[in-house]
Amino acid sequence: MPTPERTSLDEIVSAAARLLETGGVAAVTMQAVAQDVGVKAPSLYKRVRDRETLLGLVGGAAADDLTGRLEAASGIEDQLLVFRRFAHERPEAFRLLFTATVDADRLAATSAPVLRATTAAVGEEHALDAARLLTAWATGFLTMELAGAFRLGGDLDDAYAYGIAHLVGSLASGD
Amino acid sequence: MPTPERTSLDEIVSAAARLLETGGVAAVTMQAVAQDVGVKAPSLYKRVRDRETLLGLVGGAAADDLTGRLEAASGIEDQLLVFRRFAHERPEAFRLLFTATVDADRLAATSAPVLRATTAAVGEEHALDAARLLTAWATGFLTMELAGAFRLGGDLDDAYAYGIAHLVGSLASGD
DNA sequence: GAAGGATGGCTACGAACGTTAGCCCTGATA
DNA sequence: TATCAGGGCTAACGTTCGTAGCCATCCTTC
Repeated sequence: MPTPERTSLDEIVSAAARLLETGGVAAVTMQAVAQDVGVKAPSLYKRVRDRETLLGLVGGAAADDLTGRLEAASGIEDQLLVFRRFAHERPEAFRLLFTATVDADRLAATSAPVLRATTAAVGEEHALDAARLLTAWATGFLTMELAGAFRLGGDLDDAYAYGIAHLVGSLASGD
Repeated sequence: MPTPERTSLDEIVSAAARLLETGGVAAVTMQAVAQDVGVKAPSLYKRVRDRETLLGLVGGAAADDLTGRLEAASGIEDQLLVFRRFAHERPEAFRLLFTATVDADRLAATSAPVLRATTAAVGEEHALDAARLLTAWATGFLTMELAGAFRLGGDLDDAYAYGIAHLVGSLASGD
């Protein structure tokens, strides 16, 4: 290649992810990303179509991160706890999963470990229903928790544990 | 008062809500809102601090809308169906509820009818837990549905009904 | 009926951002 | 050694949010 490359797509996505968590989605401007990787803003367009695409790539990387964590977890309860830890550690990336246009395959890969766990728990026939029940609940809980929408008191750790116990219990005993 | 008022705060919020649903949050620009109410953009700042505040007001109005619908519903299942209908009819407003900084009181009012229903169903002691379980699940389901995150097949109406049946059933029989 | 002040609307402007156009320079290749 | 592909840069445009400051109006007060 010609001119020595001063950065890479990976570096750009990493910088964007860093900016995302430190200052929210509004902080990931093309200029800020460019500066972080030691380049001027227009040069980013040699690697990324536009900002929206970049945010989608950041979301994709976050999905990969989450997938890895879920695969390392053992059992449904552990996966649900891991999911919440991910949302707490990377709240902006969590939001991005349901906001940005992230690659369908990478997002689908995230559900694989969950489906494995629910298959083991309730059998193949109801695995998808169970997985959707669990992920929908956890996603909603975390969305609301991160948005500060739980204002009626009570410990949120307990509330999450209550939900896990209730849902997993109902799966075990359920149709 | 002095110069005749050419618009009002209500009109501004309504215009913003209209723009929101037709073009997403990106479409509600100060200029577009101003044009819709027959005024120049800077005049909006006589009534609204800034765009973020305006979005918060739109979210507040959406919360009021949702509260009214929930209060008109009878029973938990009906409330959950009403919630989903709201999300389908006003998807962008639904997202705004957990995105914008909407007035705490107006958001809290939304949970009142839900708490009433869960209190009737499981008693006062577990009403809050039950309400959180239901709203978290529904919120997550709709967040994912609107984001197109359910890609593994199956009818979503059925999936939602399955979740309702499962959750309400587990509440009825549950601790 | 006339003076005055509070206030909503307007024009003009500044700062920040995303994005495109077009040039230049580098370095692998023929 | 000549070529040329390609990454980086400067310059620029259009859009957006938000502010400054002026003008016009109309209610109040004398």
